[in-house]
Amino acid sequence: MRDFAKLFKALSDETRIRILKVLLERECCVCEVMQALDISQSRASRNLRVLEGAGFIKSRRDGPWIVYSIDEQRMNSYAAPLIELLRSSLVNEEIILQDRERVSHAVRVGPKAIPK
Amino acid sequence: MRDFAKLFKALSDETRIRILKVLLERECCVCEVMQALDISQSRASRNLRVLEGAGFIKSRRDGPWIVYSIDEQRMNSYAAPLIELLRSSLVNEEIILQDRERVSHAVRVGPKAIPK
DNA sequence: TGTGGATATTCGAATATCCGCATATAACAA
DNA sequence: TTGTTATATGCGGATATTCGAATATCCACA
Repeated sequence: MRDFAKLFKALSDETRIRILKVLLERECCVCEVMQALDISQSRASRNLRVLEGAGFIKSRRDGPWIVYSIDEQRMNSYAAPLIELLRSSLVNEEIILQDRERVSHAVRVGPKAIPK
Repeated sequence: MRDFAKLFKALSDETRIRILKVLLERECCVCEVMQALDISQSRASRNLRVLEGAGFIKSRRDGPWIVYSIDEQRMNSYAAPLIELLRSSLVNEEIILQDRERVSHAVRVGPKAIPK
């Protein structure tokens, strides 16, 4: 029950919805999420962790980066349909289109190199 | 986007999940929800309103009572799959079973008549 | 028209969430 | 080691959520 509500709590925040929509496009490190959504490093990192804690995404280290991606495997029978719903949702939402455009140009280079 | 997140926010609370599960059993007035979940009147009323605001349920007056029920009709393409997910979820959860047992004995009699 | 019952709302307190800023940690490079 | 880069996290403030208690509102019915 607690974990069940946790799924919805994770999705109740617009920033996290946007992050998931971006990760449905392709896996990203934190700095790419920053660029895609145009948000701060701590904000990106923390919201990624919430999504990971809820079971939607996983992380792996790749050199100096930590890459986050949708966790198709470990996702349980409750989380999976929610991701599928999200996949087909908000397809014409302006901000989602912007995020998608930006992530397509995002490069794997850290916060220091991103112009503030 | 805002309304989309609102759906998940409405489901991010355990009380509201329980209420929806009860309403999936049968329509209820506020006092029946109180009995089913064993919660206070203001708590029942407030959470019912949140669910109504999100678009999951509707209300109608029936004599002195206001009856809430799942709003199959007005539910949009985002809300409907969520209700379906909920319908098949938490079927063995202890508290949900208790709520279901209690709602089966709940009577349409107001807060004044419910022993505190 | 009044009255009692059912529900809604206001208030205040406790708690939770969200974020930026600054700093800590972890891996890599030289 | 030492420094650099990428990410995580502690802290504090602003805001939001949730609830019980008390009160207001609404309406059926006499």
